[in-house]
Amino acid sequence: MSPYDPSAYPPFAVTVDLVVLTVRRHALCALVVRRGEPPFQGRWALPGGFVRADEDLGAAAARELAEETGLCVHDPGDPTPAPGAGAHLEQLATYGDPKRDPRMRVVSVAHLALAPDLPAPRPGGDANSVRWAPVEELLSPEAGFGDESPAPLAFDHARILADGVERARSKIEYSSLATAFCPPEFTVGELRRVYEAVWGVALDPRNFHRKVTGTPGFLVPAGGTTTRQGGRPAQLFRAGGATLLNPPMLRPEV
Amino acid sequence: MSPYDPSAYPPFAVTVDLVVLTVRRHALCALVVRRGEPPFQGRWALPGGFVRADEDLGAAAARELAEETGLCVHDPGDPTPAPGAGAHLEQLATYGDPKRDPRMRVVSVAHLALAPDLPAPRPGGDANSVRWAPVEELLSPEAGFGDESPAPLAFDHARILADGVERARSKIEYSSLATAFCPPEFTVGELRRVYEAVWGVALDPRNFHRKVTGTPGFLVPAGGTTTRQGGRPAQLFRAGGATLLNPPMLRPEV
DNA sequence: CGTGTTTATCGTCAGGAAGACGACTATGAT
DNA sequence: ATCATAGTCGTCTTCCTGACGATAAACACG
Repeated sequence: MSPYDPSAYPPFAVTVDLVVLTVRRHALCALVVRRGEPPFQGRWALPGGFVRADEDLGAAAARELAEETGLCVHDPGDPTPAPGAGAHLEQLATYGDPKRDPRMRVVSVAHLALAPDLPAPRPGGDANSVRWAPVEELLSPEAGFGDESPAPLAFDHARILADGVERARSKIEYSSLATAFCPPEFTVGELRRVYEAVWGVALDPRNFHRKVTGTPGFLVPAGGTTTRQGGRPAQLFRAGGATLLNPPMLRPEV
Repeated sequence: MSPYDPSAYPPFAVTVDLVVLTVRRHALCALVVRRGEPPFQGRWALPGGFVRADEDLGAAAARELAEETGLCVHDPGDPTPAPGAGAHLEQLATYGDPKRDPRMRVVSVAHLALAPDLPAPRPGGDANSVRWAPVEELLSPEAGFGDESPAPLAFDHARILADGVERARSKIEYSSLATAFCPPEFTVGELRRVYEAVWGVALDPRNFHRKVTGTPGFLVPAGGTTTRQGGRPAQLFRAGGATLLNPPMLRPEV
């Protein structure tokens, strides 16, 4: 059997889909777009699109992210902090069920992006067809509360979103990725609220403060200035160079 | 912008590549096949092949694995332990650099398989064109010791293999996946040697024993009988139902 | 049959990390 | 002035881990 016979292989369409997560008003939210054409017309879906003929997968995902949100990607290996709004982008998983798109065989390479809360809702695209929606609402098992229960996401995007959320939840445990949800300078309390929103739990502010300030390389003081968000002014920090946290943050169980 | 225009999309070839790992003689080994045709003729490569027109990605990977090794896949959600040789299979990552295959645009969905040491080297395929090679040897940075330094793997397979090895190394930390390298019944010492081979470290037998027997759901005694592999007979265990280890195994650092 | 070797298993002890929670500080709101 | 809100520093107890001593059960020798 020749595993690479160029003359006889079934053709596929390859797309990238994006799970773009942010934290808004204490809730983990995902970016969704409204479909304007069948199938699933009028339903919400994850942003995405075809990979171009001469484009790498990561480049396609970064392009779609920029088109949809105006965010530019923070290269993890790049030590220079991008001046504008930057996001973390990584490959999530690939979905290729033969029936996942009723029209043709589409293999979608899903990517996960983590972004700070954006002041401008959405630079590109037409309004009201793209929005941030709480993931809890998007993934609610059908019959929600009230009659405002939204239709489930198009295609297999609910599963992709669930996988992305789970990846984010586990990855902030052992990496410094939670800082990707924060602006360039942030307080310990803001970082704690990120963990609380992503995990859906309440954390002890005192133990959290001890933990993150005691983990080497996680946070570096930024000018030592303060800001206000309510009570006493807090120190400002910047993300440190460490990407892997040792020891990891512990997600409270049960 | 219509993200799903069926009439205009560039066609891709989609393949699955397999990183099949096992532990043989205290070393982590990967399955490699010798290429019989250009490009990279005569070089070693990861097993793989085209995804068929009506086949899911996971099914294609399982098919390739069975063709190459005779192993059948252990479904993680399936509580019934398969009678024959079973392996763990999971998606690893997808590689789609436009230049990764010089002939055409190929997107490869790599999968990671973990298997116990096989008594029969390889049921299918012709001999001497497929073998288990220590990953250390496959990934050695070129100029190895002696003049036996092997040519690097074909395509971008060295990177795929490195990613798979790293995935395995980190995943046995917090999951019970190390048991996938063991036969259905095994001793604590055998499990410890798996960790030592995958991580490339030496572990304290007493602390390891305390740890794994104290982690709920990791191991269940299998008939309580014993076996011999050297000294005093050891208790036989079977993999418990737990998939996530809490607390996790700690990989010694540095 | 003793002795040494190998592997398995149990115990002990010190150091560190984490959860629970008290106390104090610095702002703004009333 | 008082209260509410957040941030920050400590303490205490408990659990986990790493280091390592000790014992147990097999086998290979002489």
